[in-house]
Amino acid sequence: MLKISELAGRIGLSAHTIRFYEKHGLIEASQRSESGYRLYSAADINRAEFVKTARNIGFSLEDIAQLLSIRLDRSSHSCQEVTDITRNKLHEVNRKMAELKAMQKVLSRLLDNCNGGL
Amino acid sequence: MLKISELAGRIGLSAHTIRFYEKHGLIEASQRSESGYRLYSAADINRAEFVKTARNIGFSLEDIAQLLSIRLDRSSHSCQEVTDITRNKLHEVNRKMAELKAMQKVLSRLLDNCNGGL
DNA sequence: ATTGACCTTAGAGTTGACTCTAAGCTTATA
DNA sequence: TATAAGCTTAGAGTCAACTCTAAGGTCAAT
Repeated sequence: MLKISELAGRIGLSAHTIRFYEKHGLIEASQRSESGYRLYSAADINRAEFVKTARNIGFSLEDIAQLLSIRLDRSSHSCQEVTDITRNKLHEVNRKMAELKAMQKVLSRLLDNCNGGL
Repeated sequence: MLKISELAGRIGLSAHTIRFYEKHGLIEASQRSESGYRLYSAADINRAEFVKTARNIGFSLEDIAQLLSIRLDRSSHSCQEVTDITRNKLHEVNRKMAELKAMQKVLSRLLDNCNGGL
């Protein structure tokens, strides 16, 4: 079990941010020490890493909360609902992928021009 | 030449946002009508589209300003400088690409589970 | 036993990126 | 010619996502 700043160091967020995410229902410490310190399990770490990745990609906290609720509590969602939300997000991901590829091209060309230009 | 709301419609931003980007040095109208209306050329449109794509990808306005200054005014940057900045951004793009792929996998699995689970 | 590095909470403050408002000028349409 | 839709500026307001502060409790090491 990790304490908050250990988790923070591990996934590259500040302890402040982790508490902030907790307040918004994204991350939880499945245990507390006797003195009230947050203690994070392996599953908690996974979840935190998922949140970090999704944030990096550009999903909002609200988006992430929705995805987590599907991931962790599928039984309370109809299959249709899961499919709609997920397909939607998958579309966003694919669109972003295309834009990243376009940007890769632009950046590579800049780099080549310069290296070749010398 | 397009007026501001025509440009806005074309690239999917509001006229407000375009003026906001102009204030921050990202987009410019290369001409004004007699009455002072902004008029955008093909090159201006390209530039605006680049800004839009870069924003969608998640670059900050500051990042974008830097990239634009390289794209449009390479002579005032040393090749080393261009290379450093660009390689840096290319790394970011590649990292994001990897994260998007990971997310694709998670989402696809969610989707499959649900479709298969019925 | 005290120092320093950690942890707790509640809540205030900051930043980036819009988003809107007000007051007034321009242009196309009825 | 008047009415509406669209343009101008300066500046205020909003929102998401942090980021920090204060006041105090905990814990390991000197």
